[in-house]
Amino acid sequence: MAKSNHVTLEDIAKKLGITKVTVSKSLRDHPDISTSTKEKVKEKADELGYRRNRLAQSLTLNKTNTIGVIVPKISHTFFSDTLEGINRVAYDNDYEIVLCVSEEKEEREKSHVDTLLSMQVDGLLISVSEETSSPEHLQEITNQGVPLVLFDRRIDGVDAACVTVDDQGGAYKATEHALDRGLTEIVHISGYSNVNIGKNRQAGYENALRDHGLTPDDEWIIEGGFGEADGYWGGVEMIERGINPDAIFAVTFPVALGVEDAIRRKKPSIRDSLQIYSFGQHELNRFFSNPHTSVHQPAKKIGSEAMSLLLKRMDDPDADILDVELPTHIVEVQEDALPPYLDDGS
Amino acid sequence: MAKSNHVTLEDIAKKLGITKVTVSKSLRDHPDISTSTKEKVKEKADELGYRRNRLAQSLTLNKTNTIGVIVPKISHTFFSDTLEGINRVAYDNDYEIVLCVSEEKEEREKSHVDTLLSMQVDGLLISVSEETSSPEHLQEITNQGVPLVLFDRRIDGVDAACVTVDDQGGAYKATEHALDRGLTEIVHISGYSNVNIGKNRQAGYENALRDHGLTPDDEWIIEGGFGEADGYWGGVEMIERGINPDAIFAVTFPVALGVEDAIRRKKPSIRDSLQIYSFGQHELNRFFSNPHTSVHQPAKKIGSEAMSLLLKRMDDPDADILDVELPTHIVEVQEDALPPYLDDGS
DNA sequence: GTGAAAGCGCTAACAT
DNA sequence: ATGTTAGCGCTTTCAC
Repeated sequence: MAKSNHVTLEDIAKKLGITKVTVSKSLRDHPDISTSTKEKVKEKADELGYRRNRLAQSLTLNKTNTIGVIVPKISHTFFSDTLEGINRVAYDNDYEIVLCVSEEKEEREKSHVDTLLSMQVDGLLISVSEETSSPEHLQEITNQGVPLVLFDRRIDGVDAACVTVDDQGGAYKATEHALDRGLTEIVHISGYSNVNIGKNRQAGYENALRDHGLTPDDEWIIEGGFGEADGYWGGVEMIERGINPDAIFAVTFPVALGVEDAIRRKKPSIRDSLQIYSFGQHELNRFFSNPHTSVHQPAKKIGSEAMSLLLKRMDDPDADILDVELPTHIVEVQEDALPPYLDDGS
Repeated sequence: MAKSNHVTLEDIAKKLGITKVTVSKSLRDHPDISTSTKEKVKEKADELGYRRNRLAQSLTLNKTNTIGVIVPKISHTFFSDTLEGINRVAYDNDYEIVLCVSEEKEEREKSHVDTLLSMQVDGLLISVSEETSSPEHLQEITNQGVPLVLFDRRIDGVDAACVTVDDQGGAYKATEHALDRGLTEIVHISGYSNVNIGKNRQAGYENALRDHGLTPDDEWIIEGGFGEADGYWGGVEMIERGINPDAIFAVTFPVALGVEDAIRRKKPSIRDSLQIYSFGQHELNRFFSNPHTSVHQPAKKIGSEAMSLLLKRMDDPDADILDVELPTHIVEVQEDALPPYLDDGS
């Protein structure tokens, strides 16, 4: 079991009494080379266990076939679903993914951008952290001539294509859904407004109220981040302030969970008389005792769409590529619904 | 907004009237260089927007600071949690992650191994696909002298360290938990036995039965894969065969979900009289109307442990590194439990 | 159809 | 303290 350390083109060439150029061309099926030598070369390469060094290849070609992906979190369905979408398209197009997680920290996001650029990725896919407030490090990417596509979360001031969902419309629909059912005391647990999803979802909520003759009350909008803990503390705050809604609209699914935890621990009495709405659903919602009504976010689609846009951009850096805004719809749990893995839609 | 295409060491050197070697050393704070030139160099580098080319660096150093990770699925909590653990340790140690997904296909797994090796990753972390039956492509990694650590799922015949959980013990405990509560009619929806988790969990189930004076019945062990759809079809099969258990022990959490779906659709009457046990839990179990009792798998820990082992291996390729088997325990849902994000244990 | 030369951007070893 | 040389493994001209 010899540790056959690194067979190179040169090695093959020597054994065959030819030069590495011929070997290189043979292995890439270059028309220059005769069929017979190609065969010999390939055979020898197999025999020696040759494997090309993509580092060297990338260095000469100035192309790595690699993209960088930065997400705020990884073990949250939305992002892992998105990643799945990204991965699918990347795989089909022979790109590898370098995965980075910002943990919702702007500093980490910046440093990851730097690392990925130094790795010479061919493009970047980023969903910004909830902290991110300045666009410079993102604009820098574009300035370097590296294609960038933002997805789901974005901030202003960056010259890059974005794939988002109709945040405002979705939030509007959710709020309206509640209002239509006579639920008028609707608290919104919101995200930070520096990020689109925070701002737009809140706007959708407020617009729906207004269009139904109600006035949004700042006291009923509790601001926080996009994670479970944020939802929890938002819920605690709501309870401590003595607010008693008949519906809660949470800016993300994790936030909704946090709110539920807060209610279960601090004021379980209101639990059953409260309808939870969340922006973003979860596959397991169908097993819940109090299922949410939610705004469906096509997470995989967001990912695949973002990757597709990026591919276009990488293909033609000057193509002007338009933002994509995917539609959303309201989903209520249906007892008899086909489980997702048996369904082929979406 | 000049597209300052690729400033190199040479560029900085020329502007400063020195050589690129000095520049290189300066930027890496090599003791050779005087403080004054270091400062000048760094200043100039900033000014020109220099960013080192890791491709070139890796090529010369023969080290990429990159590891490859191959998982069967991505949008399943267990794997995204594992990834989170891997990522945490990798980040702390300045390694980047190239992420690949096998989609439970042996072919894809093989091709990813090949790609990652050609990318010159410094190490590999793999959880094998449910299809994987031959160890050659994995042994090949080790033969190439590239450190490899398997996690959660493994197969025999590979010379690599593994991080697993106590599958057999966990399965035993789950089965015993049921037996202790008077549930003796226990169906096992099992995975494939070429992979450790399939084999060992089934063994744990059978041993528990035997130790309690019962004889495992092959009719009550329904074999499939590790995903939701597998669970669904397993459940359907169980129902069609007219089997009527009082508990079901599922080899994975997704499988348990599939079984539940099958029951909900095909025979909802038995739903409430049935206790579901699953190997592997889910954070959202606490919101379920019929919560599972589950074998807790420390997913993040598996990931961080695997990455730590890999680091050791990469540090000293000849260190013989022992497998790690993490303990499991049974968790039942507790109404008043602290939500995980407020907890600081494990 | 095959090969010689040059270079991608970097660093380590060895001068000076 | 700074520079010279050489090379990592590959591919792209451009000769022959």
